[in-house]
Amino acid sequence: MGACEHCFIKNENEFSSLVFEELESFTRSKTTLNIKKGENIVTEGHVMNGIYCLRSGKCKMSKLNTNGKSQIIKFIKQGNILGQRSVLSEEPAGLTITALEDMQVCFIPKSRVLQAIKENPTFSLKLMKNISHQLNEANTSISMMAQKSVKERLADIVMQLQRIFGTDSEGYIDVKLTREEIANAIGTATESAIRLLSNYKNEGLLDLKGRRIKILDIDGLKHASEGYE
Amino acid sequence: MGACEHCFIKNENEFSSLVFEELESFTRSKTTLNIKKGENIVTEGHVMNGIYCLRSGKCKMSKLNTNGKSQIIKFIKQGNILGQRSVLSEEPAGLTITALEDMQVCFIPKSRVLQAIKENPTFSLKLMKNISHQLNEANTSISMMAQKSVKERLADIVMQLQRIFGTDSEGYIDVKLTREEIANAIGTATESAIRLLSNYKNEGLLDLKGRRIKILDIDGLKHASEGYE
DNA sequence: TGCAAAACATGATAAATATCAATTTTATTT
DNA sequence: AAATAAAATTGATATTTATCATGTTTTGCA
Repeated sequence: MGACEHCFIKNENEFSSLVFEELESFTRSKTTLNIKKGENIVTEGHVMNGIYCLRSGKCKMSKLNTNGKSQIIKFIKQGNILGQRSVLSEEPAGLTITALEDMQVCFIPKSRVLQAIKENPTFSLKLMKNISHQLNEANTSISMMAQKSVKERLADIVMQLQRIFGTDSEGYIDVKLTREEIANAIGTATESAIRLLSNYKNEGLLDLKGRRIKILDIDGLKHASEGYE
Repeated sequence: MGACEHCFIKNENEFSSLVFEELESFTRSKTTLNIKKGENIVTEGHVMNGIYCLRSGKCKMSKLNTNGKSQIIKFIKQGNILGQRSVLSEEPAGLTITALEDMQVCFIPKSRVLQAIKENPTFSLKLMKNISHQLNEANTSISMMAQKSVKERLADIVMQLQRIFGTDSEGYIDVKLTREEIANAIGTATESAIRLLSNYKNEGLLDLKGRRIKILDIDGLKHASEGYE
C-alpha cells in the first residue's frame, strides 16, 4: 500500500507532527486492511496491539451495557485515529468500533507508536492534546445525557451528525443510520426516536427521506436542543 | 511549604515518575493554597495556567448546562491532579472544581509541566495513561447516563462514592453530600433523589443518617444498578 | 442560644418515555 | 421478480420521572 509520508490523511491528524523519517518507518511496519460494512474492527474487552488510521469510510464506537443494550458513544469519519486510548492506557479496548460503510484502515503496531512517543515530544503532545480534547467532549456528553430530555438529545445528535459528516449535494446529512442506531446514540427506545423525529418533521425543523435527514431550521433545532418549546 | 520530593502525595499520582531533580524543580516553582469548603478552585471557561495537586480534602467537578442546571461529572479525593486536561489540550477549563471540604492544594505552573513532559518521557506516558483512563471512565458514564433509569443510576453513584471515598469507622461512606448534589450527579430532580434513596432504605439496601449513607447490601445494590427488581 | 436560611420530605398531579402489539414499508437474497 | 428478513411506523397503555405545593427538620451563623 501507499507510503504514510505521502498519505493525504496525515495532514488531518496527529501524524502531521511526525518527521519524514518517522513516517517512512510507519510505512514499513503498517498493514492496510479493508473492512466491510457491519464488521467490527475493534471489539470491547479485546487487547489492542496497535492503532488504526482511518483512510476512508465511517464508523461508530459503541459500548455494551450491563442490561444488554448498546450505547453509541461516538461517530467517526476518515482521517481519525482509532485505538490510541487503549494503547496508551494499556487497558483493553473499552468500545467496539463498527464500520457504517466499507472502510480502509492502516494498522500501526503499538511498538512503533510508543517509539514515536519517546523520540518525538511534539507527536507526544499532539496525542495528549487529542485525548484531552476527547475527554472534554465526553464530559459534555455526560452532562447532556444526564440532564437533557430525549427530545433535546435527539436535536443535539442530529446537529452533531451534520457537524461530523457534513451534507451531500442535496443538503442531507452525509451518513445513513437506522432509527435504531439513532436511538442507541441518544439512549432511548427505537419507537421514541421514530416518534420524535417525525415530530420535528411536522414542526418543520427536519426533512426525512427514508434514512436521509436534512436540517431545515438549524436555529429552531438549536432551540429545541436547549429545551425551548 | 514542604518539598515535592518528600511529599507523601507524590506516590499516589503521576509525579512518582519524576526524578528527584525534577521534583526539586517543582518545589521551587510551586505555590501552596488553602481552599475553603464551597470555594471554586477552577472555573469553567477560565484559562488555566498550571495544574493543581490535591494534598488534602475532597472536591467535585461540575459543568453548567445550557438550561442552567449543574451536572456533577466526577468526585475527587486527595492525591489527584486537577487541570491536566485543560493544560494539555490548551483549551479553557471545561469544568468547575468546587471544594466539598477545606482543601490544601499545590499549584504548579504550566511551563514546568510542559518542561517535564519534554524532558521525561516516562512522566509523559504516565500523564497520557491517566487521561486515557479518565476517558474510558467518561465513556462508561455516558453509557450509564444514557441507558440507565434514575433508580439504577442512583445505585451506581452510591457504589462509586464508596469506591472513591471509602467508609468511616462506622461503615458510612466517607463524604457528606446534600441530596441536591446527589441529584446533580445522576441528573435528576432533588425530590426524586430523596424518594429513591428512601426506597433503597426501606428495601434494606442502604442506611441513611442525615447526610451519611451506609451500604447495607452491596450485592443488592449492584443488582439494583443493573435493573433487577 | 436562637433565628433565618437552607435542606429535606411527602403528597398530588402532569408530563415524558417505555413497552407491547400489530401493521406497513423497505431492503436483501435467491 | 418473488420471497424473506429487517426496519419503520403507529396506537394503546403502563411506568417512570418532573413539577408544584406545602410543611418539617437541620444547619450555619449573628
